Amino acid sequence: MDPVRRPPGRSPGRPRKPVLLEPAGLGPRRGLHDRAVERLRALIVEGTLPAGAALVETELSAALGISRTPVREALKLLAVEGLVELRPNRSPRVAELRPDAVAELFEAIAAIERACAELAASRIAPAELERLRRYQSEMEAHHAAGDLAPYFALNQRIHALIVACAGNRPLREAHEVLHARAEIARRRALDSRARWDESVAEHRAILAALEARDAGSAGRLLADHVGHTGTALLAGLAKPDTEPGTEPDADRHVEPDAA
Amino acid sequence: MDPVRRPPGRSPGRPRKPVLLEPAGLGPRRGLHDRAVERLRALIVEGTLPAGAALVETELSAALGISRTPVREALKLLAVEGLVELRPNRSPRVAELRPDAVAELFEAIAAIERACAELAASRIAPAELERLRRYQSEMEAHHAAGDLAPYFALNQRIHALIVACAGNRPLREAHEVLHARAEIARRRALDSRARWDESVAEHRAILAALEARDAGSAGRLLADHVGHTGTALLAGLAKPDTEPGTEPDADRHVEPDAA
DNA sequence: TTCTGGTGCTCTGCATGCAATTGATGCCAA
DNA sequence: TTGGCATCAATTGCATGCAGAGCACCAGAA
Repeated sequence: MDPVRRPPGRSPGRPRKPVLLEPAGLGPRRGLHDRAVERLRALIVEGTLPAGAALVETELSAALGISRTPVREALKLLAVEGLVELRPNRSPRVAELRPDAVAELFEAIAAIERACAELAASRIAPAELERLRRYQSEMEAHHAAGDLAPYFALNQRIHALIVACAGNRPLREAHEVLHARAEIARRRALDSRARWDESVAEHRAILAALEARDAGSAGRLLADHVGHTGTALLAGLAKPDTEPGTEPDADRHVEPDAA
Repeated sequence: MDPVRRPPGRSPGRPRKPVLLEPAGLGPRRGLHDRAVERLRALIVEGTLPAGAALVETELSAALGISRTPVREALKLLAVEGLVELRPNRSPRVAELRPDAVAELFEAIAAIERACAELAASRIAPAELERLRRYQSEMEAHHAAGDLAPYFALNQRIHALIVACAGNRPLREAHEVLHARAEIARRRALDSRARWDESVAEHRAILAALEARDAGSAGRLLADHVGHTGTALLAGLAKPDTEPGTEPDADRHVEPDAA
């Protein structure tokens, strides 16, 4: 019948009974909706909730052991992050990540990180530079040892630290919002080790530019690095479920001229 | 009984009785929470809900004529936009816009618009360029006539159009999120006409760069333009409403957001 | 007077009930 | 068989009830 509308993960992927509880109250006593956001985000990023899966409020609330209200709030917040698509009076779905969306995503991340690197070049403190150096050497160690997971963890840490060192909150928040989707793309890529050597070298160059406080170079190098990562990921993207019949360039919202 | 919980600012600022209804269902039948977001955003931007004002759910729901549930959702969404500060188990407040936050804000907007201009330089369609030209000439006409309001409307339209022409959804959304706060800053500035001539000239140069499809120049010019606007605004910022009773210098909140 | 512990009230956060909308299914007619 | 229509079940969206957290005020002691 209609392959498009069927949630790709219906039978195996939906959280039917497998109780997906959340860790109890740790840290600064946040509300249930906050923890629900975190949990759902993790489930989406790690693929337990596959792209296109229907997110039925009652099912999620049952699975998380909470009521519908915090689930609703969490879904709205995840929609802002672009992880969930809301449709009026219909079950929200886990957002699809089409190749062109991935391209835009990394384009945007590159733009933001470039700006952050430029700002960081003049604002970064010696202690933070030292921390970057430490991360870099640790990362290279993991690279040499072939340990993929810790390598990626440090990679992310480095990028996040550079963004933080820009000292610009709106940019940092924008970056964080895009992060989850980028992580999804990375996990879907076939060969995560692709471009590994190159990437480490680029990181070294970026660090050097920051040490030299060369804003232009730091920004350019970081933007190129992110861009390369994006295209590499794009090339290695495992097709989740190619859905025909969707227009590829629908997100150029140029408003219909009212003047 | 209100004196205690009153917003740090004013007595007459709170939406007590003045019925703040929303226009009925027009267009694509959106939910109440969605309309509540719009209405509250407008109220905050226009200053009816002043910075620091307590946003009590029951009061807002009564004023808007809806129940607490959609109001709660709306407040969470506005918190994402940075217009509202949420505090656990306490009334949310309209976020303050401190000078350093305004500086960061325009820094971020400049970064995003620069990237968008660079992308737009190669992607903008002739029809869109034509539309930009028309906006520019209309804007100049309003400038010549001294009509401030339509001038600003067209100004925003131009910026939005350039961002749209970049064809990058994440960047466009990030830009939209920052827009409301920038608008608040603009409204609080003392002399909105400051830098008027200069601004128009800069717009002309940006348009020329886009017509020449010169990405570097377009990006640089637009970023500088936004930066100049930011510093001009910053210089002309009216102090929100410093009242004698509250701490006048307690805003040294340089948050330690090192990761 | 000033500090400390108690007390009450308000407001948030979560749960749940109810109506409206939507997509689907089955029946009837052409 | 196929197209159209009415009915039905599922699910969202909104309203409301209820318990707990937090703050102010107040009383009492040092």
